[in-house]
Amino acid sequence: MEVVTLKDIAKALNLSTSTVSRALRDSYEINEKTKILVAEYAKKVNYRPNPIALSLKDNKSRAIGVIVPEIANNFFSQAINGIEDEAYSRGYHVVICQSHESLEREKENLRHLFERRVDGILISLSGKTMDIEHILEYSESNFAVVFFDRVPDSEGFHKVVADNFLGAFAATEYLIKQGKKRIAHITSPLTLSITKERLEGYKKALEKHGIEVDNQLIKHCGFDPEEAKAAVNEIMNYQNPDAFFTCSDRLALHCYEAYQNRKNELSAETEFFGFTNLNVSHLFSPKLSTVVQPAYEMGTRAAKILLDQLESKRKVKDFEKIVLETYLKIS
Amino acid sequence: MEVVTLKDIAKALNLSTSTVSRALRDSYEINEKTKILVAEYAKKVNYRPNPIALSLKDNKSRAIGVIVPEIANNFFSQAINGIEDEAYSRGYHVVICQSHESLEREKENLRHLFERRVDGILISLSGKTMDIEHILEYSESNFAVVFFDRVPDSEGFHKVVADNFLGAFAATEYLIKQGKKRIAHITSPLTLSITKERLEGYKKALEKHGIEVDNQLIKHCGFDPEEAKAAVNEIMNYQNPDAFFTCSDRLALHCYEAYQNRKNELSAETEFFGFTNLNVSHLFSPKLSTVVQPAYEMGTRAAKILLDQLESKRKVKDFEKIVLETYLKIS
DNA sequence: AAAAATCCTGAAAACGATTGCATAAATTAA
DNA sequence: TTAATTTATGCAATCGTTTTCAGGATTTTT
Repeated sequence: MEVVTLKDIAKALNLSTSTVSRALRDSYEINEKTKILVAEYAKKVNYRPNPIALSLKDNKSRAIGVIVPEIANNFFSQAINGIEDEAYSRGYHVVICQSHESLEREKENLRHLFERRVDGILISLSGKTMDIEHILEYSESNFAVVFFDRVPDSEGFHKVVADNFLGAFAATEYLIKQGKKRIAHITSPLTLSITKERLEGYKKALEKHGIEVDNQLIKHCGFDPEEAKAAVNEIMNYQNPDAFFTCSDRLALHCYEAYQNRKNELSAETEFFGFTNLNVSHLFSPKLSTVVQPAYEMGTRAAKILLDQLESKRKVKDFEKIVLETYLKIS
Repeated sequence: MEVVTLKDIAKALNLSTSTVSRALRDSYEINEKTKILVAEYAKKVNYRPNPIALSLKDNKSRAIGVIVPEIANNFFSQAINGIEDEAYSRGYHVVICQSHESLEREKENLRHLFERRVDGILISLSGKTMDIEHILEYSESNFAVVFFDRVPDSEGFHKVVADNFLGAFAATEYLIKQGKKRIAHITSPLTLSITKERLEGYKKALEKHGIEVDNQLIKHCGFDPEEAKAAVNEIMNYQNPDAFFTCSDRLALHCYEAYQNRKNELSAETEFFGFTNLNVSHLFSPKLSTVVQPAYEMGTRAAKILLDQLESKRKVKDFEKIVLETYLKIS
């Protein structure tokens, strides 16, 4: 498979590169016969415009960046599937970076993507990201940014999120309807938008059913397995709950593990509910029910907004916030 | 963050772009004072060479492509982590594509990456890929290819694989030492290199311990959950085995699910062994032990070979085949 | 003091594509 | 027949870099 350029075609057909270029893009200035001649030859030699030359010409890379905490996590890998499907179908490349829940890495990712001249990025913030100064810095220079899942409070950005409030509310209410009264809630750091919304959903459900919120049953922790374990232990030392509702993919699994290890100290009826997209949760025992986010759709929607913005002439002024429904996967 | 070009610097300092370019790359031809002047100014305005211009210039994109069956699979997402770490640290971008176990998609991925002018690719073949005609087509035009995990039989390529034979041998032997005598083996289609090697390991272990190979206990199937279920059912209808040894990440999980559903029909001692990198296998019940591949290392090694080849002057003539050790994760 | 060597810098071409402008050739109008 | 118009094509600049070549200025050698 040899790489053919416009110049090669021009030389072969004894035309100028400009004529060939125009013929291929069906310009009105070119004779019909010439067009056919060129088109046939181009097809024969399998000509493809060099995307790098085009990028240089119009100062667009036709590539977008994605920054996620980690891809070895079903929620994010499903979201990436969505992003890639949308992007590839529209002729864009996708460059994936992982922040590994570190602000430093997130900054490096941003710099890297910016220097590589991606046209825009999709980002789900790291667990350590408190503000978005480092992103604002870039978003000025017509570098489009769309947030998904873990979004900042700030106005002035496109965002695609799950209905974290309702998801947490539904899960909590489900547990209550199962007769649970002491529902522990272990969740991610309060810096994350998702944390607050889910906590609200949890509290609202308790409130609706006349159960008092017990702050001792609520723990925040990071993504270190030890922290999760400690949180479960603390809660169990305080009082054995009859249900756990834990959030955030990775964290929920760490908690589940600690819970599984101490399951024998709990009543057989104790239930465990997560907020994850783990695609094998139904194979777990003791059972693990989860709130599932429409990860794939979140990916396509976020990518669509970004690409629409990149391809629109005028600057976007009103920012969309799309909220997608979650559903419960009861095991 | 404004984008600055060489020309901007040249204009600001009243020099020519060539002088600026040379100064920045510390050419011996440039006066020390000029160099310092340029370097300081470049730093001040945060100059970064435009990678797209460089790509055009030296006909390299400094991007590599990766084609895997799917990323929502721990083995591949870990391998990708390795690939990205190696590639980013050497200034390369990584473009990930998924074949979704389809030959058609694999071809599309190839075409896409080739047209996008990646400098080379890392590929793990789809479950439907019987030959590599479609890859040969490209590999001629100095488009480097390195295979990993699922590699073709053909000579003349760099390959990085796990020691599938030994991994399967060790798992089977472990089961035998646990007293199992009727070990079922459900595995991927024989078109895949990994299938053959693992099957050999399984047979060799039986042989070593004087257990006759029963072909009725061996089933090949694709990646559709129903096929896996059917395979488990067929085997159980034939004769209840006292152990299952199933291969290939996704497939092994499908089998496990079928097995879990019919567990009550089996003796309590029945064991299940998979060949997967699932990072939550220890949370499963009934227990799921697995042969684990060094996925991350496989990624870094494969990427290293590819990048070394891309950066070496002369054409590589002897091709490496790297075989990495697996280990057992007993639950 | 003239010739040779050294040092520093800039102009221009190249990579592959697009596009404004110029122009030759063919056609039509006067 | 000449002028005006249309048609079809090519030239050259552009995007941001690197690099070859050329040459002016300064220093060293004879």
